[in-house]
Amino acid sequence: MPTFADPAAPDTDDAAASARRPRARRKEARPSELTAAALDLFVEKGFAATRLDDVAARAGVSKGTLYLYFDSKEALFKAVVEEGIVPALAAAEQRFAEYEGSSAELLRSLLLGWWQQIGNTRLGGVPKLIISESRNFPEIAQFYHDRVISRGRSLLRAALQRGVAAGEFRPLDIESCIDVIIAPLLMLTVWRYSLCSCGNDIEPERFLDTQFGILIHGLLAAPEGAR
Amino acid sequence: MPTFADPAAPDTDDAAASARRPRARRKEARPSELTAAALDLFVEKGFAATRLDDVAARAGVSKGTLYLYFDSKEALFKAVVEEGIVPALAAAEQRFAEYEGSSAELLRSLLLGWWQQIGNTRLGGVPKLIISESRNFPEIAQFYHDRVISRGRSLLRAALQRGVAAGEFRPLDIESCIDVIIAPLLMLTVWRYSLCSCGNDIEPERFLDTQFGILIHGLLAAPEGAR
DNA sequence: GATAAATTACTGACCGGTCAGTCATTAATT
DNA sequence: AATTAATGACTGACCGGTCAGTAATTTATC
Repeated sequence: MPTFADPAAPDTDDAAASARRPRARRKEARPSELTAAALDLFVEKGFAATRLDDVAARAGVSKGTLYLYFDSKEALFKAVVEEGIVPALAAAEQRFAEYEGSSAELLRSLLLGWWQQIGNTRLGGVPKLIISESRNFPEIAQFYHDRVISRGRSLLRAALQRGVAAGEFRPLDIESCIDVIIAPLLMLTVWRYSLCSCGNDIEPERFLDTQFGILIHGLLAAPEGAR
Repeated sequence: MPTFADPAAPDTDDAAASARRPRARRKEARPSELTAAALDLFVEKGFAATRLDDVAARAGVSKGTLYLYFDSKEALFKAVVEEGIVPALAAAEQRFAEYEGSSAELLRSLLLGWWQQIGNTRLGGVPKLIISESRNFPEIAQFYHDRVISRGRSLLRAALQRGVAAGEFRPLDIESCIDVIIAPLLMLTVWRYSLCSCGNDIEPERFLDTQFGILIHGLLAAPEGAR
């Protein structure tokens, strides 16, 4: 069962197989093959500039077939998000609910999890995509806001409140704190999927290190010497 | 030559004037009217999604006229940047060359100047536009990189080096420091021109305050006691 | 100062190419 | 044979760019 979070499972058996057996009928596998292909192209070209002919071709299928499984281009995109990002978010909520360590560790775990399951995978291009196209496709923006952004912010909010309640973090303006936390992460993916490819390179690990350092240093309640 | 008999002269609204006098000939004024209209639409819709018919209409002119003054859509965009952003950059370079105060003040002045002349004007949408479309229009990305980004980074680099050389700032990894400085500014404009319009509001002043605070606190050499 | 001729800013219909979405046909499976 | 997954030619809307034509303005002539 191929998922696009796993780069080790290339399309050797789906698209290529279809190339060998032109009209093979594989009802079960098609949707995920199509969303995987769509993710690649959406991230590379953006939503508007991605042609459904190309998505279908990459999935080893014709455009008509694509329309058997998805009602429209927008529906296809929604499926990509639903399949790729929402599960990661659900997993993070699960981790949060069961967590028992310090809030700083929890926060670190959440952000690191985001980096490993979204930021540093093919899904990392999605935030930039949303930012780029939200004006022209308000319905998509709304969908993403409801399904991802608001849930993600709630998670961060809960983590921060947990830390403040325990006296571990100093009293914070939670909302603007959320912004400050996610801004550099977003920026990183935005950078990666835009100017990076034309001379303005950036080193993710170092950038994140710097930002993490500033963040933790700025949040903690008691500035102890051990830092 | 415009005379006092010209009824369009006292009118501030170019497009409206043209609407009253359909085919009036105003060779001098057209280019700037067109770039102004183009900036509005490019920022609102993006480069690809902006129709030249609309740009022309907003400037009170037909599409054919647009092509009398600009060779292509790309040329129009380049003119927008050349006319709107490059002069502000040149002014900043000028201010830098003549500056004599502290480097912290200089830095503050540069960033504030950016906010007032670019970030907080209609031009503020341009960075997001570039980020959004650089992949699909590499020539535009290259142009913007050469004309704006590299010059802007050079300016920041010089300001930081000035501070380090004077012992005012601690020794810094200049390049990554540049990234850390501009990331939140970029993020602010990106935010403003994308998700903001759909429920995720942000307060620029407060956001910038927070970031400025963190930044200055992190740069200074050793204001008091140990570190 | 009036009129005609020349110039050129401006127009908008048109062209070629693109692409989301449709549907009659074809072929794999049961 | 019946069912249905898959196809790809087709449609209609859209848009960057073109160009033959139109009209505002200037220059030449009387």
